[in-house]
Amino acid sequence: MDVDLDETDIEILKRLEKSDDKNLEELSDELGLSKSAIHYRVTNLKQSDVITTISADVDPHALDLSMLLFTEVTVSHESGYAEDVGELLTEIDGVNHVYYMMGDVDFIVISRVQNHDQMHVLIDDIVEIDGVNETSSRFVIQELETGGQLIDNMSEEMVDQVVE
Amino acid sequence: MDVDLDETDIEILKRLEKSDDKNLEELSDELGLSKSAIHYRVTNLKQSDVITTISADVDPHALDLSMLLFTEVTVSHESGYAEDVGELLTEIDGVNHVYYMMGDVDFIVISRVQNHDQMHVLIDDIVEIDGVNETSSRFVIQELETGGQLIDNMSEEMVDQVVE
DNA sequence: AATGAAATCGACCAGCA
DNA sequence: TGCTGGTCGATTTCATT
Repeated sequence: MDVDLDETDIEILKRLEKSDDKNLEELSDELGLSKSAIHYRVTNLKQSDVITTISADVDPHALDLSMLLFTEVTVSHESGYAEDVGELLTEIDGVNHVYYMMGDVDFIVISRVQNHDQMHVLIDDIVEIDGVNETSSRFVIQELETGGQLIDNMSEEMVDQVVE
Repeated sequence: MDVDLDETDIEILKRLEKSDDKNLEELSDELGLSKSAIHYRVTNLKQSDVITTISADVDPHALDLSMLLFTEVTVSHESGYAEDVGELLTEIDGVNHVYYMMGDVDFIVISRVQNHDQMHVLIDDIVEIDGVNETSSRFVIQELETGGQLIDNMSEEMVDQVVE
């Protein structure tokens, strides 16, 4: 299951995380391998689920999704209900991410809506879930860019631990 | 600047958000358009920045990034320092997302690290930033899947508002 | 694991509604 | 402007090392 990656794989992944639009030729030039070799490695990375998907990133603003919302959710009886509540949270319109947390707050929900009304509906939908005890929402004023994705934000040491 | 999308664009985006691996042929079959027409629309969506990038999604676990961390950051003098602090937060190793928030907490930082030691380094890096007053970190036990991306999590009404 | 040649698919062009 | 069909170039695949 666990695949071992070498430096070349990391370099490929770093570039594909940024953009898949760039052709194989750029990669083969930059990494000094044939186009087929790059393709061979990319195929392996996909089949071993290191690369889960190649997908389009859509600008939320193009869909009028201008409000980004963090909501903390606490359930009343943490024992049995938590899993069900989590599942129901993922199904609410506008909800993009649900995280089950350690500590006092049980879930953090990240969602995008287009206006105030939709925000109210969203919060109502959360509160109406059986077992939800308390919610607390906060707005994002601005999303800051970190440059790349996973690998671009890793230190040398972190990368070394994977390659080893 | 603002592009108006029709139902066909939405259907294309919904599919490309899921996976770009699927052929043009699949899309043209499913939507009843020629391959060229699909290509024409996808090109437009890219050029108008509705599709920002086509990129690979990498499994964090393949990179040993098993710890996912939410950190709330409060700055001491919110007036002038906030922008600089935000910028510096994005540059810290392991940090993937930085959000500037409304309310009492100034920033929410989402990061991934491989182990306890890296977590300590990360939090130290945050605290050492000039102007940072207080931090509070929480761990994610589990990330729940919401199915798709943006469009898949939108209601009919939300989509209608975009298509208009 | 990597290569080069052969089959397949996507990008682009001119024209058309 | 949005679409079609066809051509060319790029990518994927496969046999071979």
